[in-house]
Amino acid sequence: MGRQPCCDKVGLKKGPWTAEEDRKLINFILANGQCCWRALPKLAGLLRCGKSCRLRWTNYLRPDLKRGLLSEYEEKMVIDLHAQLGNRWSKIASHLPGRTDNEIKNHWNTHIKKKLKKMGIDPVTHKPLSTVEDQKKQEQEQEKTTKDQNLESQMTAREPSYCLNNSNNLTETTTEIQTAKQDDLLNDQFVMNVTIDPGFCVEEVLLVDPEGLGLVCSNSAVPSSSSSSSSSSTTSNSSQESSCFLKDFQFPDFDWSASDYGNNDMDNIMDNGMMSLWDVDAFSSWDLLVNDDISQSSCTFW
DNA sequence: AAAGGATACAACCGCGAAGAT
DNA sequence: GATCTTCGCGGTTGTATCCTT
Repeated sequence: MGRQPCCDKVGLKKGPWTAEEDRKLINFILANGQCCWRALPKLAGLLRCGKSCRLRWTNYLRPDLKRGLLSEYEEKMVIDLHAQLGNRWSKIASHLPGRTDNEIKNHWNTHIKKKLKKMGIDPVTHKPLSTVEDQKKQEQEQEKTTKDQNLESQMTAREPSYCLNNSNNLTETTTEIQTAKQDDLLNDQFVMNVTIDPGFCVEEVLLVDPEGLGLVCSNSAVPSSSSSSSSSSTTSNSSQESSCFLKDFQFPDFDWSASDYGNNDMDNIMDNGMMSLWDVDAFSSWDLLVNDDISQSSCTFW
């Protein structure tokens, strides 16, 4: 029978997203919340598959995302969590507000792995490299002898020699089950043990004060305070949450230096008659998108 | 200045889990 | 319980940018 493709691939666009596509996606989700991803592209007027839309939203457009490099503190947390959880990036990400699994995975592969190796630590086992190498050799040798023994026994006797194999497998399976069972406990324990540093990536990510930029938005869609917002898990986004997230979301700390859509030159923005999401600041851009009417937006520059 | 290699990260792909029918 | 649909995860790839020669 086979699995149905996630979408009708004919005529669908792939590759980098354009500002226009982003705008459509944001507008749609702001207006309707995160409904069925499969249907979303058609409804939003996008030539993308639902999966692509979901990924774009969760990894890049979501308003509660942090941009910029991971702070030292975050990096340490990632390493600690990886030591306990392994490559369960989404679980790791759930402990780091504003960070996505993809971002953490990328950071791990490009930065942390190398760092650990330089420090003589095996990034997989988190043990000293020399020990790990010895262990691997031992394991390989043991595996070889086990295979040889199996082959031998299969050749010589009808009675299969399950003993060695089975006991090995059993041990492994038990460990896996235990690990899985411990997962949830572990999550709780970790939350108990690690307190979120309020001084998150202050150096890398600019905390933008809209007033400091000389920008005033008179729209009331922007929440007056972030007091009610929770900064717990960022990976689970129910449609309920999203449909009302404007009420209580924390505005993101955007990385101003890294604009995706050309420069941030104000003249340019005004000339285009359109502001891309990251162009001015979170408040004004989201304000525009919420209103869905650029010409009527009430942003004033001092 | 140009070419080639290295790096970083956004996006894609395939699979499994969970929920719906 | 079987089948189908949708979503989310983790691994991998593609490409833009940076760095070195």
